[in-house]
Amino acid sequence: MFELIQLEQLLAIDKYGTLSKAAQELNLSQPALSRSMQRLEEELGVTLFDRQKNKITFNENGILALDYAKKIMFASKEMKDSLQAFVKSKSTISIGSCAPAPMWILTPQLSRLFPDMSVQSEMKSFEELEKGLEENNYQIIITTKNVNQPGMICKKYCEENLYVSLPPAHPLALRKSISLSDLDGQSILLFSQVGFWFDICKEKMPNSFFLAQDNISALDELRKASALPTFATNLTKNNYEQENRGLVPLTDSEVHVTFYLKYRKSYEKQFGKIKAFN
Amino acid sequence: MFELIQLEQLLAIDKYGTLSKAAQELNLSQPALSRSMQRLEEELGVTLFDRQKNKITFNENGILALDYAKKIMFASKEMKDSLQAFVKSKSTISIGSCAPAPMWILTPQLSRLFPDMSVQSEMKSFEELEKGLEENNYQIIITTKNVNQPGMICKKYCEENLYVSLPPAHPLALRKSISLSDLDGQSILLFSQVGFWFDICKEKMPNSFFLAQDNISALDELRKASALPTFATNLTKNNYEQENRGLVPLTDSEVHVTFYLKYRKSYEKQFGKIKAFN
DNA sequence: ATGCCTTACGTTATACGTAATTATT
DNA sequence: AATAATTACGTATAACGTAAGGCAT
Repeated sequence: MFELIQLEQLLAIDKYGTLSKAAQELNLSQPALSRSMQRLEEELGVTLFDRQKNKITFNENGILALDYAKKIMFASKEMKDSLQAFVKSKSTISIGSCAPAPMWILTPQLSRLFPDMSVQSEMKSFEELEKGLEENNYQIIITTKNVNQPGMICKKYCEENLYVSLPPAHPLALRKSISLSDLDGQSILLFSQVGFWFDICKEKMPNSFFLAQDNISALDELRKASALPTFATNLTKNNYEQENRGLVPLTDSEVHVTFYLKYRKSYEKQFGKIKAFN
Repeated sequence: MFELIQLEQLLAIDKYGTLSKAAQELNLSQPALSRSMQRLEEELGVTLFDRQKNKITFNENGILALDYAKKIMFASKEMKDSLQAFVKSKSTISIGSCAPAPMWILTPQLSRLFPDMSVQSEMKSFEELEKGLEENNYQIIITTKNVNQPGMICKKYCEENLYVSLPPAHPLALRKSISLSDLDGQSILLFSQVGFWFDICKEKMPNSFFLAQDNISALDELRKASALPTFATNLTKNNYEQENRGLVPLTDSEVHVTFYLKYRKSYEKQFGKIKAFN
């Protein structure tokens, strides 16, 4: 049987036009490449080139061979890549989440539970999360939908409540509680990667303008420097009080949510260890 | 990149179960095979086997790799086979014919015109001939249909007239001419590979019984030894008279046919040289 | 005790590079 | 003169076989 390296050489000759150039690119002497192609032809039992004295061109067979060679080389690279991806996927836990806060809690928790696995996480829409779980692109998803499904575990993970952070001078700063509609129309500062929260904000405050910042430390600076209302959550520690801001609870039921972990039953042995957060 | 021989070895290990057995079948020492698989794993960057002290089995990756290896090996063999078939097809002229006699004339004619080509011929139905010409399985077909078609050349090749060969004692032996229907009901001796002629015989002599012989020399013997009517044609030399048989011309228009050669216009340069036979 | 796999080591075979040759531009 | 391919020849590297060792059935 011929060898893959010879097919690679064949493709290089096509790519670079001459034996000399191809040999150079392949880090091979030109006579070595010449002989390698002679061996390939011998092995295939077929000529691949038209040989003039100082010129070599693909003949009809060679052109046909190039097509086959491309396919075989592609399949070979695919084999290598797929195997490596397969191994990597076995040592990686992929999380998909609908919101950032529970993801920030779960990620380090998993790293502690499975020290030799790498943990990868991303935020997606509810539909994409379910699809990703189905297709095994996520091993765990964090969702607000508590649905029992055959073959899946769905268990409560944590609750999140939102607050509004207001500077003392703000007209609403002294209220015991407010609803999102009270803020409608005002410019509001928020983190851009808030997942499904953003949909709720747009729905409840259709007249507000949202200043979305995707850098979390830049957001901190903006909060300190501005008088703009912004959100806080029970799930992340904060020092808003030190910043001379007050937290006012929100009354809307939509901003008091329960997050659920969802994963395949076959992972229960591993992921059963994950403890609920609050 | 890994090499095809390593994939072949991988498949052999799967096939024969142990390194030792596989090595033996591959005409290789067992340590050499062991190291070759270690190199394959190293090259892929992935383990393929579970290794106990004196036992080696495919792991999850290895099982996956086997699938890829099968595909790649298949594609490689396909490459080799297809290239060889392609070369062979270029040095072979395939003829398809609806009847034997013109084929027997054309075949040696082509061999003389193209001494370094091999000539292959077979008989098929009209439909299969057209299909084969379309799909380039035949370079030339011999047919009775004279149809002009774009991209195709269709030219007269020869005419064939059938005669009935009868022993002198036969009731019809003295007739100047007869029609096929005169013979209907009689047992008739004929060559089995007569192509479309057989369809005509069955149609014109529905009550006859046909003694089909597929060996042409055996047929000659039968003709000499029996008193059965049989057919003769203007296209092949015969010695029926010496055999004490007479030839009576047939009147049916169906047994006076013109054969046409049909081939792609692109072959006109080569096949234009073919001369009509009569 | 036999079968099976790995490691170690010396050897060989195969593919390599250099140099020489020929031809084309 | 420069570029390009093949052939010839000595060399080097990579894969091989043999031998040795360990483990399991």
